[in-house]
Amino acid sequence: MSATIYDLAKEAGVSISTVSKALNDSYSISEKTKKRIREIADSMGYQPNARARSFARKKNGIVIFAANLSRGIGFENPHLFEIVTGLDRYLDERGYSLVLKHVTREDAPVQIKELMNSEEADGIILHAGILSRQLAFVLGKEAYPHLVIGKPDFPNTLSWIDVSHEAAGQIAADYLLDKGYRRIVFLMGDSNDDQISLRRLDGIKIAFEEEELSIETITGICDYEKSREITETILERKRIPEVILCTNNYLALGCIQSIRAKNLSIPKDIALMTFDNYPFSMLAQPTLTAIEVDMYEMGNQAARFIVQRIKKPNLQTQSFCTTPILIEREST
Amino acid sequence: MSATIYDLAKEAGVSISTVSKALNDSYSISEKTKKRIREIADSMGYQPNARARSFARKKNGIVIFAANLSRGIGFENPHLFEIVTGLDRYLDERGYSLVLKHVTREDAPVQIKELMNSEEADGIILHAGILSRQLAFVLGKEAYPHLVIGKPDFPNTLSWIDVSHEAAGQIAADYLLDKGYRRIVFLMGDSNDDQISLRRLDGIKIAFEEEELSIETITGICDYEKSREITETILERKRIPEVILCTNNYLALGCIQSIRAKNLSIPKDIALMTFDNYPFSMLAQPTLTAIEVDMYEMGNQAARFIVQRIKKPNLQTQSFCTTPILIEREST
DNA sequence: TTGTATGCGTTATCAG
DNA sequence: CTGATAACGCATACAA
Repeated sequence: MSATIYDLAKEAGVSISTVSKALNDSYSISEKTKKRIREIADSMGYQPNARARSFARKKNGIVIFAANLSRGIGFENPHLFEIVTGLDRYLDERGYSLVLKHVTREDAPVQIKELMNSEEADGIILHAGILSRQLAFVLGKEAYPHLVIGKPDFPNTLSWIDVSHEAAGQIAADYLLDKGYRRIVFLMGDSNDDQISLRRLDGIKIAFEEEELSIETITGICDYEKSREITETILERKRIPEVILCTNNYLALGCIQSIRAKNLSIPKDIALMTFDNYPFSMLAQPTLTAIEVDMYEMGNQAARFIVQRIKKPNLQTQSFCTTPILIEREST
Repeated sequence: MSATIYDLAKEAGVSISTVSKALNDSYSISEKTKKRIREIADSMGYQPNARARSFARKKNGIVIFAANLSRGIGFENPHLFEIVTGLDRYLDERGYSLVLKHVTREDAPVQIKELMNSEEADGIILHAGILSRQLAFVLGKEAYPHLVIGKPDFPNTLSWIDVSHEAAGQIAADYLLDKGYRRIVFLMGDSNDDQISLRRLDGIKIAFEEEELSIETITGICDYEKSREITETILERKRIPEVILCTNNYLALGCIQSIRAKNLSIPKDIALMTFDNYPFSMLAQPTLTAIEVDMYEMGNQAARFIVQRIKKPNLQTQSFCTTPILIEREST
């Protein structure tokens, strides 16, 4: 059992309130007393009891990260954990703890409401994947510190932070146009599900329209296999495009396979570029030019916001964060 | 502000202790009263205050996962997060919360000791990466519920859980020998750092010795590039091996590149097998036969242990957990 | 079966 | 500058 302030008080010959104030660096305690009490605390290996402290302070220094943490997610979406790492590091440094909570989209409204009412945490960060209008309503009603990671796809009054996929798209397009490429095909997933790609496409279009050009977009390409197939048909055209731009590494891999099968060379016969640097654009043959996003940094930013909100619950943050970076490699 | 048991008591016309007992399903409260109070609680949207509850119960239902969470870890080591996911899901279901804590090996002894003394959590799970003799000493002194994920590489009295890398090695070797392969090369990292591979090698050797065969091991192959280089030299031998067995996907990729460069065919001219199914053994060309480990399941197991320990702090668990699975694909 | 009273370890208020 | 004491919301031993 660890020492309490009662033990310290007895040892120091003062009252517990003096001890408490001394340890919390209150202005009303003399430096001399503070120093003495701190020394005693050290020598007795005193650690304030976190539970009692939380109770008395009405704060526990906990921030929840709520997301759908399904089996395999670590492999499927390491970005998520890069965010978590960024969150955790910032919070740790400031004495906060990050709690992970698995929440599904369906259960979120009820569960999140319970979390807020029980005051289990001082604030909550939510992954946009579990967001619904209903949840937005729950969050909007209370003045509970929150932040959504990912831009909600409906009107709301929530605080959120996101990667600027539009900027990423624009950077990619600008780069390709600068290199002199004109006939470009963009491969992405279902136009209903793949919101991220749509936003990238918005950015791409902006860049193209500036040059009075347009981009060919093929949707419904949601995996490696589909990408191989579509690339095959693309390569059978009389006039093949100059570049294929893929919305992720897996699609790019499909392209590589098909291009190689045709004995074409990248980037001589056709260039290739991808969004995301993960998981193997640096390992592919040839290595792929890619647009990378710093998710760790975004986690950091998010943590910064939530801590701010915990301290000043009334200010609303509706923000936008981005650092897409272009990594030029062999494939363009 | 959420309702308290005082509000419920007033509403129900009973005392707060009756409310408390009713909500905690105490045997000494009549079913009728329980039901009535629960209904009132529901209707008033009562949620017990987590901080007050933790304080009174001297438990807060928090389990800490302490590991070195450095930037990029989500990509470098998604296994880690698969464990975290497994931990979280089990704990969530039982009303516990998982807290992530970034701890370095150097700071671990002090930090972990503080965590224990402050009673910030009811138990702690540690990644073996931050384990040191000093930390083991700290953990050993107190009867604090703990579990190490990963086998400590020194004698100790800790509780731990790990993948049986030996079994994985043996399964891999048995499979290859069964297929009739004899001349096998095992590629792994530095023999000082790469403890996991050494343990796999132990298992491999057991299988080989049963057949009175031996395996060629090449150490110091710690990345893709090294793997390409060494494979090149291997393929220049007069008599090339029948199989190359790699300790991870990246090394396997290096092999593929070199083999392809020589215009050899997998598995006709030379077979290839790898440990780990991640991140691209299913996508490589050809797809790779692999030994996979279920980290999610291990996380689950670990969580089960720690909950057990929290409830009965005196029992010591020194365990060993494994489900390496063979996934046969095109490369063998 | 229910109620009273006390404690949990700390912070905060107010008096000295 | 320091100390006595209330308060935090809940759980629980003990009394009724």
